[in-house]
Amino acid sequence: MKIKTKKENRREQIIKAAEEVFSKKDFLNSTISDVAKQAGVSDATIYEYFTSKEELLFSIPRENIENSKNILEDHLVYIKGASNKLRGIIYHLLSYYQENSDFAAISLMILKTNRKFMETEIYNYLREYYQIIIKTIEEGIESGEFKKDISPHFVRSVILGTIEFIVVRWLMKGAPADKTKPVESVDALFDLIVDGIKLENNLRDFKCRIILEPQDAPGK
Amino acid sequence: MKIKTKKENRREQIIKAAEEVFSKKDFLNSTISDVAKQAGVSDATIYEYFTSKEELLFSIPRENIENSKNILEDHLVYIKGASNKLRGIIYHLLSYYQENSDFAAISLMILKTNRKFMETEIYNYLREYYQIIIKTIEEGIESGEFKKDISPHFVRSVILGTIEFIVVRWLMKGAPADKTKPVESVDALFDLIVDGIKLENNLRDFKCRIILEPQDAPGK
Amino acid sequence: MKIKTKKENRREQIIKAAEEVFSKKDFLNSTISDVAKQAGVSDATIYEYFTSKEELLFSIPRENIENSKNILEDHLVYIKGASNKLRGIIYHLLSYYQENSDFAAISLMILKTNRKFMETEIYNYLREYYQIIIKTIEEGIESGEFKKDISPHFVRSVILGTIEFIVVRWLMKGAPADKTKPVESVDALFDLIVDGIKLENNLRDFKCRIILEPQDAPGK
Amino acid sequence: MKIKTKKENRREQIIKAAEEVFSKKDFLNSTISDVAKQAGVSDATIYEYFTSKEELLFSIPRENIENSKNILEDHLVYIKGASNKLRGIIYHLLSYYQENSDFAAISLMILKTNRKFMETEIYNYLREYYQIIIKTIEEGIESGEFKKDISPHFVRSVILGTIEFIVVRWLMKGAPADKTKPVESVDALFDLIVDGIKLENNLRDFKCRIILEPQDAPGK
DNA sequence: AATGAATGAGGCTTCATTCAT
DNA sequence: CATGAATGAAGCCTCATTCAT
Repeated sequence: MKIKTKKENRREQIIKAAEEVFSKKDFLNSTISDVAKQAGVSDATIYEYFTSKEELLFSIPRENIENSKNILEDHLVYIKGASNKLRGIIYHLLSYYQENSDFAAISLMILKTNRKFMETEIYNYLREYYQIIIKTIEEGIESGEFKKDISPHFVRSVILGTIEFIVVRWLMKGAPADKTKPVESVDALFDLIVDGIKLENNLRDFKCRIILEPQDAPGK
Repeated sequence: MKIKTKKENRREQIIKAAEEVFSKKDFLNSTISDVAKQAGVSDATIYEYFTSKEELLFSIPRENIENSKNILEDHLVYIKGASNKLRGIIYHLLSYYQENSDFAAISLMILKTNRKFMETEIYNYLREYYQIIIKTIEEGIESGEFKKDISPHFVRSVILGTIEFIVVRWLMKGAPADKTKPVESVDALFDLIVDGIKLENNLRDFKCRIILEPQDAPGK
Repeated sequence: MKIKTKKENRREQIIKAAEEVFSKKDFLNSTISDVAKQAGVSDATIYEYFTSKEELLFSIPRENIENSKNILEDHLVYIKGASNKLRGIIYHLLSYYQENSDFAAISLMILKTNRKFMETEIYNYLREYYQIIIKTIEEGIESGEFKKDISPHFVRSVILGTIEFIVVRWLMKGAPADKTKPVESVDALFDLIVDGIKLENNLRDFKCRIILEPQDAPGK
Repeated sequence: MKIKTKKENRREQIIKAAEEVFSKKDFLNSTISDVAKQAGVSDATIYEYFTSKEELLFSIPRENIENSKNILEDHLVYIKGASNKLRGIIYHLLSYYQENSDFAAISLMILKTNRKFMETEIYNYLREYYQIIIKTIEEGIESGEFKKDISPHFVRSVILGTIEFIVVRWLMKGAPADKTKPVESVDALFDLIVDGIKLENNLRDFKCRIILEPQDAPGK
């Protein structure tokens, strides 16, 4: 592991503080002063490391995304089959947000709707990250696990949309103290994505009618 | 139809202006002056109709929700079967956001993460509105259209999560000018929810094993 | 008694309302709206009767002063002797403030320190009113009841100063609900003004020394 | 003497400016901008030292009260006898207001009728200060200088009421330019308090009649 | 005579940012 | 490196006052 310089440490200390502060209030309701206080430095010091409040905000996700990506890739090599991998991905995303609720709040409640952030290099990095979902679904299509006519891109939207919806709800009411954790939804989501909600339709559609005809008496 | 007083008209005019302004910038980056200018009144006039900037914000969704609810209910009476209704609901939600993109932006990018709004009466009204999804799914379970072991509440999260995800993406890049409209996702979402992504799952899962046992000779 | 026109009644109704409102908050913290609400008229109506908020304020004392003056004069004719009259005056001033605490608040806490009010005709009328104290003291000096070397003007300051101090204290803490009423101070004030606080001063100051010299015998 | 930090100096500079500004207009008619201009700093700077306009107002009296108290105590140790001390107190109060007319204006015309100020710690300190009057009168009663049946608390009201009345009058007309200074009233007030206004009554009540009879001529 | 409706003017307060030390 | 100190710019909100009806 790379040894960090003092400067880098101070930088991360400020980012950490910003993460905590921005996640509690909004971004616009948080002040540089709040962050400085939380970091134990002066307001001015923050400007030694970041040119503006916004740059500080945009600096928060990078490390988290890298971290999340590393963990996920670590796990996926252990898993075989697109379907199994997909469950692993869903589990990881829910779990990472759950365990890093400050990052989740900033990511889902601040950055997600920030147009400037979308033009950032970090945002591209995030998109790249989510390619892993698309890749997995494509893999499943090729292997015959998944239907041919589904759009991997769209399925990714369903997965991310649902996960984000669940996590935001959780954050909005007393997370992380809340008892019902996001991770608990992993199988509900996975099953629905894979199987849908329709009742075993074949059984209904293809009623089995077996007609037994009396056999002629053999000795006829 | 009820005739609106001058005062009500002016009120709606301001709400409309606020809707346009807040949806372009954030709430916090929008100013009362911006809204006043857009509405063609003075700053002070806004305070004749709303006690604070926040109250103005919270006043935006009411009419939209009522409107959306009315339209949806109108349509649903024409549709039979939980599955068909579900598609109608998905279609309507995507379509209403698409046709009212300012409201969509405010609803999904501002109010959704506003804790104070969640304590509002209007928010309760919204939750009530979404009960219709849950009711429909329950109906489908009872009628045998949907599986017994799914959670209607969770399915609602998938539907709303996906829809909101799609709409936010659309809003974030030049909507409503964007060529790919949210509504186009209606069948992808409906099919996925209903059928899942797994290939012909029933045919694989329920292998048919027919055992014919020799009948005892009748004349035994 | 003069019959009041509708207009005059409305005017007085507004003044009464203003008295109540201004006495509760300050003048500057009270709004025309508050007064209008209290009076049961619209804001605009107030401007039909008064050209400005300040004119409304300055209109409050007139009637009170006239009223107070009339009552006092009524009583004084029944009293003989400067000293007795003085006690009557003190009693009346304390009592009038006590019974008209809204007027007291406006008079002592708003108008007293308002430079513009001092240039008002009404203020002159008030000064004139207080001449009665000075007159009474002069009368006492002439009659030999009071010392020759006291300044009537100054004694008036002591009387008014003390009364106003007591009334303001009373107003500042929950008057008129407060149990200790201003009027209860009447004799303490009167006695102090008349007698001072020094113990039996004359008996100590004027020691009597009588020297008798023996007379020469006449028949010497 | 304690060396003041830069910050303390700046604080005092602002308080001084506020004292000058608030004493000229009212509190509510004075603006933070006025104070800032007078202090030679920006509006925002004031908020680095005081959390609100009101806190700034309430910060004005503290130093003055401390100062006034110190001076008075300094002098009182040189004076013997309750009566003499009382005169010293009256002299000092008149004199301190006279020499610090801005403070006098704020104290007597703004704070005196401010209910919130009455709940302040500083206000309690002020009440404590005025205990010295009560103590002195009690001392006089015990020593036999003053009557037994007077209320020290009430006498304090007469003294403060008169002083405040006189000072306010002085402030209301062109103080401190005015030629008649508050201090000039010291003996009038002292004498009245001590002796009252009644003509030396003993001399009237006990008329001395000395009759000299002509002596018979010795050589008759 | 009364008022509903509108607003210009202005004040308090906040905060990101700068810079000399 | 770090920061204490200062501020320009800006926003929300209030309210006395006006005027057409």
